[in-house]
Amino acid sequence: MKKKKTTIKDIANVLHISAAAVSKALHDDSRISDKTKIAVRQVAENLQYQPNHLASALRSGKSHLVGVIVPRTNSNFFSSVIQNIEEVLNKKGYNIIITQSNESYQKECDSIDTLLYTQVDGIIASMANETVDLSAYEKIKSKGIPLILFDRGENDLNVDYIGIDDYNSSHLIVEHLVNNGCKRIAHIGGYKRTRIFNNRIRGYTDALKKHQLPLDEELLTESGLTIEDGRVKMLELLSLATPPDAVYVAGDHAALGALQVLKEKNIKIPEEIALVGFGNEPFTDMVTPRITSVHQHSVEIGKQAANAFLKYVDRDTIDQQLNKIILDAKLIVRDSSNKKTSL
Amino acid sequence: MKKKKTTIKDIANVLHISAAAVSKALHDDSRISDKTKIAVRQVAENLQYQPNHLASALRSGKSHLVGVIVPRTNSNFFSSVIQNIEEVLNKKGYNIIITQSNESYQKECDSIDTLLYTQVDGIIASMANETVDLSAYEKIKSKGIPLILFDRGENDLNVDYIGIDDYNSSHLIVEHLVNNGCKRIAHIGGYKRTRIFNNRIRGYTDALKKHQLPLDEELLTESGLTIEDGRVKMLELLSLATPPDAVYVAGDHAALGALQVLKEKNIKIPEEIALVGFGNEPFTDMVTPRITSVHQHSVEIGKQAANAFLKYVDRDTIDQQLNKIILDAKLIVRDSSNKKTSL
DNA sequence: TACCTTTGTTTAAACGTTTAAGCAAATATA
DNA sequence: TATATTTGCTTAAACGTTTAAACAAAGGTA
Repeated sequence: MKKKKTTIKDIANVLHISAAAVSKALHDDSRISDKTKIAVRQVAENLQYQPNHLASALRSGKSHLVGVIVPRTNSNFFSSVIQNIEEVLNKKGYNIIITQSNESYQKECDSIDTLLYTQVDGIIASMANETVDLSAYEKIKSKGIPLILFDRGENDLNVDYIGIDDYNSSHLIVEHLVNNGCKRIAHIGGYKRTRIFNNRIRGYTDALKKHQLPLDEELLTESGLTIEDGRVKMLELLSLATPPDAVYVAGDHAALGALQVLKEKNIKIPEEIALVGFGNEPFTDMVTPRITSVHQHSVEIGKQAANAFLKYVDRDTIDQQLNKIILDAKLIVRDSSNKKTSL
Repeated sequence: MKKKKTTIKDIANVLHISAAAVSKALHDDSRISDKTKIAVRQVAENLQYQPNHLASALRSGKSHLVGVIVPRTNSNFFSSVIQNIEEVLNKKGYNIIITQSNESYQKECDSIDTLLYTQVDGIIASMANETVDLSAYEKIKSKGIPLILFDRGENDLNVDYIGIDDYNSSHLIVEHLVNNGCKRIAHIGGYKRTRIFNNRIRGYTDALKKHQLPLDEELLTESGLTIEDGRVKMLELLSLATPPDAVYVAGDHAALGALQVLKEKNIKIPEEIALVGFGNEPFTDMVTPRITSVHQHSVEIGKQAANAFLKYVDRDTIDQQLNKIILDAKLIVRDSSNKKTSL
């Protein structure tokens, strides 16, 4: 019942030439006559020939497949990065395999195994939040497969990295809040063990010092930055003896949770408490009040990550010239923190 | 420089046995002694052996890869479907390759070619909005590769399909609006050529008849259902001689656009105009007022789609017993349409 | 004429597996 | 004891390509 697929040999038989000639004709080899090439292409068309990737990849040692690992795809940031990686790589004849870790270390390891097993030519990844053991990533490196990290990276791995300047973003945010008259700025941060969140925390504390604001331990919290985390941490901040007059949340989802709590408590935003998120997810512009956030240049990150990979395949000599690209983030000021225009 | 990878032969050489024995040992073949199996596994571990998918897939004719085509991944619906497809298939030893069509027919065709080229064992797809030419999908069928459609399907293709009951969902919505006292219900619909949107439109008109409401042509519009489309269509409806007192939008993003316009015009929701969306995207629960919407059972759809595929691989005889699974959708009533509880 | 090049092709091996078939040794059966 | 069965392996072919090497024929050069 199952249709058997047309191979290069079937084409060869029709034309009474060798399979090798067909292969070369299809690859436009200069040593094949135009007559033969035209005939081959014609027959290939007629027989609905579909090249077998498995065979060619096995023989040539190049799969032309690139694995992409993201914590999840249902965020605008990751989905946009992926789209741009794909765009750049498709042009160069590469296809991508997307896998989601769902922020799980175990799933991430499985994904890596699958990708290695599938013989991808390279891996572009953003690490799960809970990932601390880097051995799975070391494995990629040890196999000599190009590895590029973006957003959630790790210095210790010593691989290419594309991301935004998290440290400086915190400075931008604090500065913006100070300019809006805030004096007691809290930070609902991510876990310090994740490099980007650590950088945001460092940026936050250093910026406070710079502006000679009190560095109050109870104003700095760590969490997984889910909506629920945002709610819980906001409630905690509100119950302090002296609550903050501004909250900088290291992720938009948690910022949304915080916003919900503030609205439920009828606290005026930004007058009583100003709010800033991170990531510029579309919903920050949809809710009331619209949330100030940081745009992470997903388009640029995607393109740069793809290009970083392409650099590896272009050169045969792997002279490990590391690329660390840090882009400047952009603060998108909206109602939730802008006291000046809301007057 | 490039590390060369360990193969089955390397393991064989170490143990002075044949490659075939190693292959069988790794597959736990009953004809291999436990002693050998243990030894093989040990050496495989030591040499960091990684099976080569290309070789085994080529030889066995089964890639254990399933292609998934979606219009986009940055919607909660598709991302959730994907996650559940993956979950079910992983358990059975399959991995998935995700591709996005970005609602483009051309990109969809490219994706299909890539997937066929990659020798996937099956394809699970949701069609792009603009797709009308089905030849690319016919190609999949003609190669004898299992094809399962979900959400955005096509009856003419005669393949398995999993989706919700769009026609009936419209009835639920209209009924709900009628119960809330609405008498002039508009529909901002998708393009009629897409089956699901056509069904929603049919459901809308039939439900109006059923409740003896006027079927006004100017209250029914078609569009691509982007946020901007929602804005434009809402503005049009407001400029009518007698504007509607309820608007049923066939997609949440367009519903959001409509909501923005209503808020800008200071129109009371739901008192003056009630609003209902479709898809139950997370943001419907985040905005003010929260938008009533239809939950599409993404979890169930993902699982069922994966199982539909698995049915094909389990049986060798392809006795084309078609699965058409239509799930009941669920109306999630929120502030934007609920006049009773908002009193 | 003899030799070199170019053109267009074929041959054969290789990529890393799987698997049908074969076979020797050990064990069971009669 | 002779024969059958089971156990545990080996051999070799195959999957569909690519590619290095070989080579015949045609054309060019000295």
